Amino acid sequence: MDVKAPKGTADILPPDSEDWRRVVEKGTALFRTYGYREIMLPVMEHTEVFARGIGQGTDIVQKEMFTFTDKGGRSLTLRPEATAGVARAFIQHRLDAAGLPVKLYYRGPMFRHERPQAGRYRQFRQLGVELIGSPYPAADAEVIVLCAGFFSGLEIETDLAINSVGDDECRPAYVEALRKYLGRHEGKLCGDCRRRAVENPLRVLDCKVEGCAEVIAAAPTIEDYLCGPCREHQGELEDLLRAVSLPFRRDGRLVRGLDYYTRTVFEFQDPKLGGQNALAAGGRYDNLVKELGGKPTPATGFSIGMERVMLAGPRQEGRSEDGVFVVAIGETARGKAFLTAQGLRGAGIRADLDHLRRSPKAQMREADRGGFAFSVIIGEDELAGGYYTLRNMSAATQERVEEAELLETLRRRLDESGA
RNA sequence: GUGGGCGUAGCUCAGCCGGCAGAGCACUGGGUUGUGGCCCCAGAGGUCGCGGGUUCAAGUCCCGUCGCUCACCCCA
Repeated sequence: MDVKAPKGTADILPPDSEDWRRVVEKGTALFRTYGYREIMLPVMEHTEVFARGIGQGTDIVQKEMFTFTDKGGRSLTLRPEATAGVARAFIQHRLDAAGLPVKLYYRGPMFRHERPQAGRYRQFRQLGVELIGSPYPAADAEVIVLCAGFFSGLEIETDLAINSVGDDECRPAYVEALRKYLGRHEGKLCGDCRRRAVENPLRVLDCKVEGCAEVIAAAPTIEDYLCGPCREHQGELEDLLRAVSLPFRRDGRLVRGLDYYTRTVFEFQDPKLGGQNALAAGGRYDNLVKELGGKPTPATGFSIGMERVMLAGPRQEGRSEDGVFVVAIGETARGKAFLTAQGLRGAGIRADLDHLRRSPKAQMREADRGGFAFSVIIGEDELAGGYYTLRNMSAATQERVEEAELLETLRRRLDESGA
């Protein structure tokens, strides 16, 4: 029995899980203010969904998927990303029937079989949105601005890079030109890039090998090949971003590892992170829904890598003290302490008590460590007199509270200390 | 898939040229008949990753192996 989590997976334990929860809740609350609603998807799909959606030639499909055969002989795959699954659900449930656009957000684990390293895991969590049904630049602008809002809300500084990868009209001509260019400079390319130059020339653009970088610097860029409509789309998007004063950098070499992107692609990068610097990425995918068998439906969206966000150090509000720890002194007080804690919990106040029958000192220590604002002390005297001793932990002051008034007094005191 | 670094207490790590397995933090109890944080005392906690070899003797040296980690590739 191996008592370790599988390679590339991790447990997120308290108190870290509390930080995660806050970030996720803040993000999803923001998504809702933009009109997005949650879609909850299976973590696995028929392999076909990803093979056709993401693209047969991509690294993800060729070597990074957790694929298995179920007992019925079907090939299933743990989702390496969510967009293909969203598109599948959109088609299956005819989500367009209620009118477009459809605005959805999702969260949850994704799986890719890669060698783990900082900011890269085999199971990782994403938070993302999809805006399905609009072909217009304002849709791209909305998701980009939304994503920027997510980061600014956490006080994470990011660089925004955008590009257009063209569409069916203009991309083929560019790819052809690039292939020819790379062919002429084959001698200077690394082995991988020589292969890529033939199979998937766009991928050469983000190669970091020195010799390749030199070739890439002088390579034709997509910009020069964009067709009129794509150029116009890009221009309008940039105007909108400028109109809301969102700084961006146009990066003609920004390409994505998924085939479904058309026109707009973008990436939010953390300049302080090393190799794995993309905190979030997305773009337009006007062909995906059609590719999976639905009606041609334009769409745009992004996905945020939660592990990387946590690595980037989102600002966390300090943990404030709250709630009450009920201290029972002596055998006979325990029953009363249990009832008291239950009463407080029922009233919506965080309350806890000792479960190990420990000394008063140990109980006070637990109250301290647990970050409680108050402790309620019940001993022989209190039992006999029908009152509680209420202790303000940070002020180290105590007061006598009549039994019937505990809840009211506590509410008032918590209110005072919370403000 | 390729290359580097590291595996000793729950965590972070020390352990020299081979000679009784340690510290800090955390945890438990006590110093205070019923009171936390600071301090003091005590305690509990170990397959030194695993397997083999060398040696009177291995955490330490050698070989193998597994794991973790970082980088490349790729990507969130």
